[in-house]
Amino acid sequence: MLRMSKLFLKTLREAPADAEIASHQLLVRAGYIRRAAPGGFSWLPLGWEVFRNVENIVRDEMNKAGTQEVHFPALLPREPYETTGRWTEYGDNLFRLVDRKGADFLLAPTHEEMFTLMVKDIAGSYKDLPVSLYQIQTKYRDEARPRAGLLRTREFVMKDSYSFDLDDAGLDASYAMHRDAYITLFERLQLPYVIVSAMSGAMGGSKSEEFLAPMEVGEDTYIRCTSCDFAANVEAITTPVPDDQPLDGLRAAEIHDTPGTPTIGTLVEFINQDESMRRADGRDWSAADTLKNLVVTLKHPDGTTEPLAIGIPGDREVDMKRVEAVVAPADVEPFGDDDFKQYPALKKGYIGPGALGSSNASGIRYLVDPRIVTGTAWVTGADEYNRHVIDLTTGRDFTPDGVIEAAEVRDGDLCPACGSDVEIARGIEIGHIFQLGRKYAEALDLWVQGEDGKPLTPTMGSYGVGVSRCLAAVAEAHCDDIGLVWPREISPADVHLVMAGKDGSEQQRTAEKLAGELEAAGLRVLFDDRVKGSPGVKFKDAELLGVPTIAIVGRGIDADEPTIEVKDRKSGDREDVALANVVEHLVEVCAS
RNA sequence: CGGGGUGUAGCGCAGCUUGGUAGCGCGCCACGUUCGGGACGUGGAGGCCGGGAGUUCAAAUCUCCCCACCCCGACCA
Repeated sequence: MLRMSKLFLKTLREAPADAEIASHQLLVRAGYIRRAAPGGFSWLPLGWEVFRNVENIVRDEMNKAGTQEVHFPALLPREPYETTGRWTEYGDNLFRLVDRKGADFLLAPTHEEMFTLMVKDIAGSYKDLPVSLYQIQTKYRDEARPRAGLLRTREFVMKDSYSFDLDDAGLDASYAMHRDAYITLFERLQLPYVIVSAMSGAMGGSKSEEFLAPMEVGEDTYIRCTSCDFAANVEAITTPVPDDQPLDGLRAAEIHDTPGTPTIGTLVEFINQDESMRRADGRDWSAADTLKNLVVTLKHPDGTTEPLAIGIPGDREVDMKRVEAVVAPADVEPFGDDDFKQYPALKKGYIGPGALGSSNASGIRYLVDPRIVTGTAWVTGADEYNRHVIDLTTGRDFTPDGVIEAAEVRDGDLCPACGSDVEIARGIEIGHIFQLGRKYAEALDLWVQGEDGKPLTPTMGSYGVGVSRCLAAVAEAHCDDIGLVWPREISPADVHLVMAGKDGSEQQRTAEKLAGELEAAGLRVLFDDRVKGSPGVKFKDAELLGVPTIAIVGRGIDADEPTIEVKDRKSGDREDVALANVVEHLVEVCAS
């Protein structure tokens, strides 16, 4: 039993000024957490209780799924991460430190290497696989910008698991097992979620999905369909391809002088003012009729670079995230002035398909948006300064080298699954499942002996759930203007029992007795036994703390047939229950 | 890392323009009165005014530098 008179707790009437989002404000106001460091929080008794409840649900579901719990140090030597290249790859996000002998260490951001090495150490035969292992552990990432309370911190608790299988079918099964476990887990945490595809096809066969809790305060944007249940990351969504248009009867392309039109906006305005440049159908030109061409430099992991030209409708921006997802593992860098000097065919600001493509002047690979299909006519750069070409038609006047998903996705774009409108939404990433393949096993030389005596390299999956982040997401999803509203299984108690009476009163005697009876009946009781302070203070605190059921021992006690007020925190519904029945009643309420 | 904002008591804030002994509300301590929706009275405790340098007889206030935090963006297996 937690007694408020002794509990190490102070609630705040006002939220700290640096807390912006509801979960952060309420968790601090209710005395669950305190900020202790940039991107780091301390847990107070009630907060730690809630944390452990979340952790235990995660643990329970992982155990049920058949994965086994292990535990690693967070403080690790450089070597394994050097072997896989992540000591450098992780960049500034890795916390690095040096021991007294000058050896490099890191605070682990994730543990693929260590799990791989553990399996390498223990498993020698194909008979030892498949196996899935997990840990619940503090992770460290030197985030550029911690924010939003517990949602993005530099030290956080993550459940990370890893599967080791002999073949792709086994990996698929392990992946599906984790996916199912996560679905059960998030339902049990009462966290709303959507599952979004997280990768485009460029990474080969590897598959990855994110579990997002759809909330405005989330920092991941994703695309969801307004009519079917399609959801995907912006990187993973594909643009429905329109049908090719017939080329017969289309006007010939024509080059025009277009002085003073450095932007799409000024260009459209200019050509609409000149009758000789009318569209074939008589309508005004719009930005969507223009073809904007952009050149970037791809930097491959082996250090080589390569230019890439991207053509998209002029009413859209290029989304660098999408480009990077497509060209990964290459990095994308802007095309600089020096680069332009190397390609005199490119006239900055007036680049058109005429200069692009492997068969044209520059020889630069030219990929276009999927909407740019055969038979579509465009206004685009004429590859001469201050000139544009009108009615340049795809498949007749130019042929791109291929398509690329590079254009920004917008509200109202078409759903690849059903063709309805999609919308952009935000969510909190609460889980991520990932088919890694053999990258780590190969890098760290993990193999087991097969049935035929030959070595087999296991294929891996990695699966993460942000435990502390989930807690914040639950708080965010389950609160109102006056406080938190915990799902029962996460709540620090089943019943918040309020003694609304003076020291030495009948209320006090009854509440003391009732608290003991409730606990004996198996309920977790948070007992506000404070003798000072008005009832109003206790009611406000009970609402702020968010225990799902509040029972008040107050003036109902003075009646001939004494009653206890039982209140549902979420709905606000209250009822008077006869004292004689209240234990039974509360047991029932808490079981439902 | 770029843009914007804020640093004054545990929390929320005023004071800064125009330099002159640091204030308010909540919370905290003591006593008394209250006791079903954040009670009231009286008396208290608590601050290197983010840090450093400068200007000045005098700096929370003016100047410069630094730091921290928050928001937007970039970044985020």
